[in-house]
Amino acid sequence: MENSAFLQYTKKYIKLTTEEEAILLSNVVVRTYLKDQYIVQQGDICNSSNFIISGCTKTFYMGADGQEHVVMFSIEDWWTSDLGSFIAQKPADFNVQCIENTTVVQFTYENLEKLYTQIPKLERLFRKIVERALVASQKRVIRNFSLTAKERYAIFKKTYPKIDQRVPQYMIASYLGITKEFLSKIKSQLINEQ
Amino acid sequence: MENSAFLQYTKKYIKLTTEEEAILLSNVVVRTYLKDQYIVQQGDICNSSNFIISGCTKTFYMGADGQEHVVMFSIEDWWTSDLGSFIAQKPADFNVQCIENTTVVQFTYENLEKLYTQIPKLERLFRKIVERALVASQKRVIRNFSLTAKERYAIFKKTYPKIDQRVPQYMIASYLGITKEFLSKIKSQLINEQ
DNA sequence: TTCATTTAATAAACTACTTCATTTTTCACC
DNA sequence: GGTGAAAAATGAAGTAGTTTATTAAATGAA
Repeated sequence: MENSAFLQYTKKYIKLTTEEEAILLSNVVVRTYLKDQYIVQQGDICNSSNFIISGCTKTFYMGADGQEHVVMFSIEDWWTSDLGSFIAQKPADFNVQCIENTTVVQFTYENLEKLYTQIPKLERLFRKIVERALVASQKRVIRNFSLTAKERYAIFKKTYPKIDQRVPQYMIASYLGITKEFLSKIKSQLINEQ
Repeated sequence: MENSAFLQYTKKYIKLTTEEEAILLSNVVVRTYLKDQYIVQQGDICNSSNFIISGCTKTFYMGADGQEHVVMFSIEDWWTSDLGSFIAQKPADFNVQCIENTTVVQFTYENLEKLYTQIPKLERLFRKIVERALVASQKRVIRNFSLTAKERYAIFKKTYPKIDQRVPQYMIASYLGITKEFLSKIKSQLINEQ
């Protein structure tokens, strides 16, 4: 069952009874998006929080300069959404687009709010998830300040050993905050150093 | 009472009964640190989450280069801690140091864990707080990528209209991810432009 | 297979920002 | 009010990363 990866994941944080699991699952949808489809579109109110079962998405936004800025990639066992839009129910700043066919466990805003009251333990689950995400985001801020692009690229490859082959290079450059040309230069430097 | 600012703050997110408020307050300490004292020290296990009643702190870490990197400033009505250290109870990456005499409402890890079970509503409170912090952190990542130092400085001044006069300029430069010399240059540019 | 389109590589000129060295200002403390 | 130390300003030279332009390689549809 496609849901099982998700239930497995929740067990890392909280214990649910069989009944609670049933309630939880009856309030989510398993949904598959095709490559290039959008889960969230900039300007729309983001109505879903998505746990990825399989596939890969990129979260990006259009800068004032008309440039696409990749904020994050999400793969199996990660979450994706425009959290700012989702929690405040305001227009999204970001787009979430699939770069592979992608299957998600999807929570709508209404269902999740309802679930919080039906299963208060879920507050804990999501608190912990968000805490971890915050720590990761803070680390990213720091890395961007104190490391060179070359060092950040090395960390990126360690952190996402597989994404590298799944995602075009110009998107990785955007995620790293550099131009595709400069990433290309870094790669050739790394090859020459060996 | 010093606690009142804190109770006021909680009301923005959850409603507590008088009894719950009492339990909450009996599990926190109001504590005052002097200017230059540390609330958290790099390498120690961060044992507190702190709500600031008055004063100002900086969160920073020492880079491999021996340079001090300011991660954030915290003022009245904000939180400060090393969240990564606090939630995992692992050695802290960051220092939190007071740059003014600072009074905080302090939660220890043990008390907060206990409180979560006694007053499950608090899960919701902290979930929401962390959600907002995550959104802010994500925005910061983006700004660092898509804006120049001059633009970031302008936003900084809007976001923290008062901090500017409370915090030395070299710390602001560090927060912005630039050198103090370059911030100085930006300021003189801004003056000449008018 | 071929053609068109997207992606990646390379290189030269340019810019935002750093580094280092010096001078000036601010401010705490006697 | 004067002194010394820390903070801010200024300027010249250097570097990480960008921009623009061109070519090469990979991908995918017909």
